[in-house]
Amino acid sequence: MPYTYEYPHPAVTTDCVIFGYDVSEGLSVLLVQRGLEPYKGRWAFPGGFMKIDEDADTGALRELMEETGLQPGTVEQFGTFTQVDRDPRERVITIAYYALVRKADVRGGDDAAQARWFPVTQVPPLAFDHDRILRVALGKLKEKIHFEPVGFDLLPEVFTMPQLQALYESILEVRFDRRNFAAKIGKLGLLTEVGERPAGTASRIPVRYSFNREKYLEMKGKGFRLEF
Amino acid sequence: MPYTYEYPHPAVTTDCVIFGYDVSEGLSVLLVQRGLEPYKGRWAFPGGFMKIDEDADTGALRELMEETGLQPGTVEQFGTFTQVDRDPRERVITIAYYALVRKADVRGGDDAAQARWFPVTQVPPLAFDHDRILRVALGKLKEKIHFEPVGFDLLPEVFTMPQLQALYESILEVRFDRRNFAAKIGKLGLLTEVGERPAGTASRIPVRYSFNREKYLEMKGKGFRLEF
DNA sequence: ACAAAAGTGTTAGGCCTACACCCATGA
DNA sequence: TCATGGGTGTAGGCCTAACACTTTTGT
Repeated sequence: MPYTYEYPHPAVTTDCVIFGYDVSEGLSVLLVQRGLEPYKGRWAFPGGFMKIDEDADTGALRELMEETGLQPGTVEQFGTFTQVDRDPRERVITIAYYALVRKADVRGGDDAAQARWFPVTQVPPLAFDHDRILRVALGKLKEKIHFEPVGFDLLPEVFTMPQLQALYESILEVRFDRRNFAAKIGKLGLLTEVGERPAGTASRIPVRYSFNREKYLEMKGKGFRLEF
Repeated sequence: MPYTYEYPHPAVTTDCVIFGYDVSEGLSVLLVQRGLEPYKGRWAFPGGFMKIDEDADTGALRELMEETGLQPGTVEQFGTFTQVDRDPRERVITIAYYALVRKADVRGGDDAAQARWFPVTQVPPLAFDHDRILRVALGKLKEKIHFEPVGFDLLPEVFTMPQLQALYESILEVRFDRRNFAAKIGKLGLLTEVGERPAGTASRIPVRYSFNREKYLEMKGKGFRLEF
């Protein structure tokens, strides 16, 4: 059943850049391999057409759920890409989202399409303008981490200081001094020690922390900036 | 001549939140009064339908040029609004931009529609979801001013320290100490003194500055953050 | 003459950075 | 036993924030 309009309308899709993290691979993105032309066989971000009776945010969340089986800690619209020739079939614009998920919690998608994690440093050439979208997403993530504790959405519930530091270093592409990093993070008061450490002397076993979300929301409510 | 598609497509518009500033009114936005239903008579942001053979950025720039007769210092896409019922006629999504212009340089638009500046504190109820769009735009501007010297796009070529301070206070809704503000800004090395001050002693006539764009680009290239 | 606006310098506290050693574990 | 990883404290410099008085101009 055809739909007709007085003026030409573009098609609208949503695409999700799903970030995950683990110690061995660093920051990674979840890609799916295209089964159809155009760009058949190439990797791309999961996404789909915006439904006419659903807003884009809802659509993106639905896609994420289908693809990962979980509700991500963070989903954010970060840009809309509208180059005229970005899709060879017809005029298609895409509203892009990025999401932060715990890689370990991700269940293979219900989707038939195969999905795989790629470290952001080893992403193959992508379909459409997705290379560009990825670059923008990485930039936004970098900006965001300066002000919001995004790391905690990527790490397991309980983590160690060195893990947290490695994550920050991986996203920001810098290196920190251990003591300074711990002091700076500690001063924020957003971490809770988990379990008791071996009582004795200094141990090689790292202290385990969890993120104190209530404290964070309370501080945020009072208007504070993380300033990392 | 009708256009037909196999699936329903939304209409896509671009809207521009045009910010200007002057000492008497503070931060202001340029609004146009709608001449047609829906929301006839209400004020709204200038905007229009995205052309099928033009990307949204180009379209937004064109609109800006038509409306203000000048190329703004800053134009940035800041969000896409997709609520299903935001336009009563049909499904319309809008890609929103904000622009920073020198209010004094703006020529009345070629457009028949009348346009007027409103201080952001005295904006009337707007058409569609434009109230919401304005709130988001103000938030983005506030974020941005922490890292980029947006003030210089809003002020005249030559300005005084108190003017610059008033602008920052107006956008951030805070107050600064004169001496600290001047010291902080001065230390960045982005300002050039213009003209000689009356040679004698301390004068009440403010020193005039201009923005050193080359210096800024050079520093930015070396990867630095403004951190205001 | 009075009020409003603008120029000017110093000090104390906090934050950031740089830096070295010891212990425990696993190879 | 050696290499690796992790824990711990301090000192110096820079930035920030707080603070008062004088001059000029306009009313």
